[in-house]
Amino acid sequence: MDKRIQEAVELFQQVLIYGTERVLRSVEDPLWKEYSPEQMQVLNIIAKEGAMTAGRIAMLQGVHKSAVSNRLKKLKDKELLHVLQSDDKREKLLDLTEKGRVAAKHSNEVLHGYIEKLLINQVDDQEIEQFLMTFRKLKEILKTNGE
Amino acid sequence: MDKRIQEAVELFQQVLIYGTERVLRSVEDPLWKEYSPEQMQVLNIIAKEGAMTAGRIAMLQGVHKSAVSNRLKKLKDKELLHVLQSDDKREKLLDLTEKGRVAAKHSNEVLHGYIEKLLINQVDDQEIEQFLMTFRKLKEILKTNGE
DNA sequence: CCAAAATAGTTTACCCCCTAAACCAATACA
DNA sequence: TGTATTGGTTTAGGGGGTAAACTATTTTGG
Repeated sequence: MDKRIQEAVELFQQVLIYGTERVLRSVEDPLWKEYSPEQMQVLNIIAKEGAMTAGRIAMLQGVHKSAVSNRLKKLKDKELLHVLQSDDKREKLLDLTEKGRVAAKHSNEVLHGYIEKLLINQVDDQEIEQFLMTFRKLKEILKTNGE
Repeated sequence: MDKRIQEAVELFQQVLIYGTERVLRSVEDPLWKEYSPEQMQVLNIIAKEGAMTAGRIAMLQGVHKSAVSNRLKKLKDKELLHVLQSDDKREKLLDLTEKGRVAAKHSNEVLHGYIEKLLINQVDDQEIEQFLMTFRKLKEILKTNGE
């Protein structure tokens, strides 16, 4: 038991903490070079949930509001987002432009394709089941922690 | 099958790409604040494999040599590393100072403890086995990819 | 044997990410 | 209505990264 926890901790560290970015950096696609992963995440979040405030985006991304403010400025400059005024004049609702919608869709396809290739070539039918269970669990753990 | 791959891809994306950094950012420890994860990784690598060149570190971290050069400068400033001359006078061997050795050990304990708590509280005995298998596999996938 | 090519590192310019703190504007509320 | 709170922006400062230019030192090959 102890030994397994030990191995789990090491794997967690190697794979999650240091392994992921490597992969991210090796995705090659013009769009993926042009917009950062965090920027794409904003587009994807809005694509799924619809227009929302900067504050909510910050909460969902788990970062300081100033980080998001900065990010949103870039996305607006790139014309991927536009602002809708809400009743409360302090807050601004961010929504995708058509260009933003297209970018989100495309980037998703690229990333999906990339990961899919990674998995499908090297993971057999049995393993995929384990993979799913582990990751569902992980998602929970990370979520309850992050909140 | 298709549907499972689909879910796997999505989980991979959410957990690996966006979930990890959140966790990293929520580790709280003076040392962990003082030195970045990448800096700690350098210390850990050298702690494990012994003195090595900047080029090899860059290779192991999977980044451009200029990124490493910069990082090493910071670590030398903080007196965690020192330089040994090698026969080939172009290259420099980086080795841990005593302070570096202590920092590596401590940071590892902190991170270990953190991850362990994360896992041990929420993962039962059965799940840990799946976790291990999945992660061993993932490590392979990421490695073959990154090389 | 020596000049040209390759290799190891550093620097510089430029980008993105993040936090904290100061600062506006608008809304809440006592 | 005057003060507190809330949503966002800005600024300062510190990480991360790449690419390209530049040194210094080895290798190579004619």
